[in-house]
Formats: sequence, C-alpha cells, structure tokens
Amino acid sequence: MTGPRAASASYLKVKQHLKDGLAEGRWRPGQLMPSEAELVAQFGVSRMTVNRALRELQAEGLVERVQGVGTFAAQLHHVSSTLTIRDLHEEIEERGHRHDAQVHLQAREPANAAVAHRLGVKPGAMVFHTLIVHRENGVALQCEDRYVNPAVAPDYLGVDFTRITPTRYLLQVAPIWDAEYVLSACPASPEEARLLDIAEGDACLVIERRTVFRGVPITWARLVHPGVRYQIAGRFSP
Amino acid sequence: MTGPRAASASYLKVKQHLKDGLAEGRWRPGQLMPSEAELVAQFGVSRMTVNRALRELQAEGLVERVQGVGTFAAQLHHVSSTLTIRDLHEEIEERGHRHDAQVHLQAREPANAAVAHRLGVKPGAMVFHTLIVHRENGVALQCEDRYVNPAVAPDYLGVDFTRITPTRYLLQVAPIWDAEYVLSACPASPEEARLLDIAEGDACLVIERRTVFRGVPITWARLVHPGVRYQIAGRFSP
DNA sequence: CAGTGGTCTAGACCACGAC
DNA sequence: TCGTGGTCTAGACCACTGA
Repeated sequence: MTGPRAASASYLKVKQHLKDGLAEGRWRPGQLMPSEAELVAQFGVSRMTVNRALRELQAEGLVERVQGVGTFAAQLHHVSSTLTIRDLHEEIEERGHRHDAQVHLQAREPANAAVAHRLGVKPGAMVFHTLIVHRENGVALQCEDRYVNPAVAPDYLGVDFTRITPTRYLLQVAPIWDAEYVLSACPASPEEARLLDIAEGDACLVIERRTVFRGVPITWARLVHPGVRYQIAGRFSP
Repeated sequence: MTGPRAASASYLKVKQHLKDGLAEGRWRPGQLMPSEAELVAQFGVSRMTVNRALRELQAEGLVERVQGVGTFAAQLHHVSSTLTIRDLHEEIEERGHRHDAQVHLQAREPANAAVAHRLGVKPGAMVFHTLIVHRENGVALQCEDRYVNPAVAPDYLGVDFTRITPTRYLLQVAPIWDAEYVLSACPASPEEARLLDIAEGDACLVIERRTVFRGVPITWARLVHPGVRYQIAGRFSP
C-alpha cells in the first residue's frame, strides 16, 4: 500500500496527529513525545514515513529532537515568523504602480570606522557608496543608503540604478547569501526629510541590513521609509 | 555504505552541490535543474537521498518543483527571513533585567466595528480588552493594547497580568496558531506618549498582530514601542 | 546494554504533464 | 507513452545517551 489515497499522505497524517496533540496540550513543553518506533506501530507505516513527519515538525520548531534520547515538545518561548523582504521595484510594479529611482550619489570613497567594520575591510579602504530614493507613482517610499564591498561587486559604479535596483543587481552578483537585519523606528533626519519629502522628525520605519556571501560581507544598507507610507506585513505559523 | 562517514551526510553533499551551483549562477532563475534520476547517477546515492536534498532546498525557497515537469531554480524575487518574536518577559529576564507590567485596563466591553471584524464576532458583541505597559528596569518598553475573543480564553479577565504576560497566557490556552502581522512606524499619540513616558509625536515601532487558532480568531494586539528604546533584530539565509 | 534518532538503500506504485 | 516528482516500504548500519 502506497501513494496518497484519499485526502492526504501518511506522513501528513502522522504530522497532523502530533500537531493536534500539541495544540490540545497532550504533551506539555519539554515533555517526551512518542518515539519513532511507537508511531510506526501506532500508524502502521514505515519508520521513514514517521521520521519525515517528525523532521518537518522539528523544522517548524514544534518539537526538539535529541539523538539517543528522544523527541520532546518544544518550549513556547518564541515563534518564528516568515518575513518577506521583496525587491521594491517588483513590489511596486506588482501593485500596478510606477517605480522610479533618483540616484543622488554613486561614488567610491574611503570607509569610515563603522562602515569598514560592517564590510570587513580596513578603515580607510575604498568602498562603493550609493544614495538612492525610490518612488512609487512619484511619491518617495524609500531612502536607500548603501555601502558595497568592491571585491564582491567590482562593476557596481557602472550600473544604471534607474534601471535596476541595487538589491536586484547584487542578487545577480551573489544569488545566495546570509543576512542580518535590524528593524527600528527613527525620526527623519533633516536630509532624510528632504529626500523623502516629509517633515523633519517624522516617524520612519528603518531597516538596516548586512548581507554576507560565503563569509565575505557584500553590502550594508540603511533603508528609511516614511512611517505613514510604508508597512511590512507578513504571516506565520505556528 | 551508509551512515555519516567523515564530515557530512550524502543528502547534505547533494544539497551543497546544488546550492553552490545556484550561487555561481550555473542555473539562472527559472531554468531547469538536474532531475532526481540524474543526481542519483551523478552522486551514486539512492533516490530518497536526492529527494530529501531537493525537498529541503524547496522548503528553503531555493528551487521550485513541479510534478511531472521538473525542478527549477527559484526566482530571485524575494527572500524569506526568520523573525523571532519573543515573549517580552522572557526576553527581558534573559538580558538579566527586571520586567514588570502595569495593567491600566482589564475589562469586558462591546466590540466596535474594527475590533469585531478582526476577532470574527458581531459588532457590539462583548470582548475582552487589556491595556498593559511593560517595563524593563522601570523604563517603559511596550504599550500593549489587546482585544481577546472570550470564546477562546473565557478566564482572561481573571488572570493577573503582572505575573504572566498575555502572550504567554494565550500560548497556554492555544499553544499553536497562525498569525498575521503588520510592522510600521507611527508617531506617539498623546495617550501612548503618557504611558511610555516619551514625547507626543516621537517615532514608535508598532506591531499589529492577529492570531488565529484552528480558524477561530484568538486575539488582536497593537504593540507600540518607543523607537529609541526598541529594535527587532534577526538573521536569515539564504 | 537497550533504546533513541540520523541516515541510507533499492526497490515500488502513483499522479501529473508533455508529447 | 515517457519522464517527472510525490510518496512509501522493510529493511539496514551508525552515533549517541542513559542505565
């Protein structure tokens, strides 16, 4: 007997059974849950099938598994959410609106201490720096202040960023990377206020993001959004 | 031959090989990638092993798989990030600081139209409403304005929220749920400014979150944080 | 030592899409 | 029809943990 018969696959049935039990509190956080062997006997499926169910629950953060010990109901401490950071150009186009970018700066300059640390270069080393304002239907939506490691994207200064966003360009140079980010709310500085056409001190949503490709820092960006015009939405489970 | 020999498991080797190829641009977004059968031949492993590697890459958003067609390199459109939303009490205690909560409101009241819609009840139906300020070492960190569906947490009004946070209490009532959230930056309202001991109009980081348990709305909360005192940090890969 | 999870195999049947 | 991915099996060896 194999193949998905009626509604769902076997591993999904096992998974749902355990999920239901966790939701009902049948296993309190930290408590030992049934072993693979027990579930094999209970559901009459092979161990690989049970293993897949448990592995996916682990990936979702619902259970913790320790080799040689067992599977435990996860603590409730935190929940993981999936936050989708899109390329702004695509996001705007998808809304059926028009995106354009104003390039206020695109230059080579020596890194100050803070930038040097974030890009993993020596203070004073030359790095690339862009300052770009992205607009949706002519309304400023994001002020992108970005520093780039020249070793990773040597042609960065030659790119026409009115035609492609730095994010998208860098994704082409290094399609896979790790990132760290910090979200915060800040009052607009005088310069930011001027660039975004808002009042000085207005609340802004700020994302600072550093990306790393194979251990080498690629770029560090500070993305400032007018609070009244920009939100980040998402959903997650559990 | 089986078991993890030297450094890593077979499925990890297959996975890393494909990840490297994607990073180098060997397969451009949308392009067809090797089939399971090809990878089986190339690596000399079983199909289940290759399947696991591909399934995990799919879960990570690096490839897209279509039954009957093949596996494709994913588009670069977006990246998924893991944002960890912790229980504020635990977060503060973990920093070695002291958390306390000031309960400004804990009452039953009729839902207005907006709240009724978010909690899936009729306008005018009675719901629970709490307004709590959380402090770290005596400094206000979060103003939590929360509405709760009485059907899910009937004992909500009897809970002492100076001893347990609403988030943690609700996790006990419904350990597993789905959530939607919106992040934004807003100026502090007069009331928020008073509660958080900041100036009116100061930039605040706002999280609005709605959670659903088995299709039934549990709670909707608006969490307002002083921008100067609160940040959300995280990391993600790819 | 026994029990646990971690991984792997060499097959298998199925659903689906393209031809 | 053929090749694709989706799922499943009944074993297996291994590393690890705890008694």
